Amino acid sequence: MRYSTQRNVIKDIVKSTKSHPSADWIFNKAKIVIPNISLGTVYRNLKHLEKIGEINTISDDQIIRYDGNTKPHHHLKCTKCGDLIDISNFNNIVPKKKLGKYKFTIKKVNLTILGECQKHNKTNE
Amino acid sequence: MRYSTQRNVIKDIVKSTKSHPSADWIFNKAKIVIPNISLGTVYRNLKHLEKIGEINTISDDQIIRYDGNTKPHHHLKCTKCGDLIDISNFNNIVPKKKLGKYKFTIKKVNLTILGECQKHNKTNE
DNA sequence: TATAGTAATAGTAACTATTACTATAAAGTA
DNA sequence: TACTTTATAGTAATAGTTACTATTACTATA
Repeated sequence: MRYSTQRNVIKDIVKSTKSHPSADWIFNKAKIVIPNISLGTVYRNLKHLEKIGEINTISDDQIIRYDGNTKPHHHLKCTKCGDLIDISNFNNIVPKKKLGKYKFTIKKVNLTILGECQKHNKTNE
Repeated sequence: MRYSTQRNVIKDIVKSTKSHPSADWIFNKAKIVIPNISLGTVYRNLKHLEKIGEINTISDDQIIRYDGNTKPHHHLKCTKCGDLIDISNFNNIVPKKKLGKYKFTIKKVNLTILGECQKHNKTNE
């Protein structure tokens, strides 16, 4: 893969946020640095970056979100505001013995816990 | 909610398969029974059926898939053929104590284990 | 440091899944 | 049966993503 300024900018943007942004959000951030960058370039490079393991994608929604955190982790997803919150220390949650009968080779575990984040706690009831 | 033949057919289709079909797949099956059924009708009713808890939706892909199995369960997803396989007996996998600091109210747990299903086992190596 | 070869880009068009809109048809009720 | 209202068919619109193509810009080599 050949060097490109665009890819570097895109990578830096994804790596510098915990907001699990969409391609469009990244596109708009990138335009501040490279005003005439193309949306196609953003999509293409996000795909490349994912392929080489620099970033991850999250698809538990209609749109693809990108995650610069490549350490194994899972997510809390607030059903009220849509926020995605990283959670770690949830490794080895899958009881592999129970999976024996499926003869399935595990590559990755995606865990998303849906619910309401603390912003929506009703403390005055 | 008023009765409609279309909704009943759609519900039966989703309930009668374990293939976690897309709206389009359901649409094509429904056309066999009701040739002039509209795709919009399929989407609308799938949404209704989800709202009243008759079916569930799965969004770990770019397209929405529908699941007639309303018992709590999780999925194995084959990255080679795309198959989704139901797994049960994986309740209470989330160590709730560890979640304390997030002050998060859990509503649902989505677990998808990615890997390769038995179809792709290389037995002759 | 020129040059040649090739990968990457910008800009635009195409594609696909889903939703919105509207006139018509069917369900439920008196 | 007539009336009210919800559901439908058919079509148009929307949004996210991918494909296409002429041009640009890396990078290895001479």
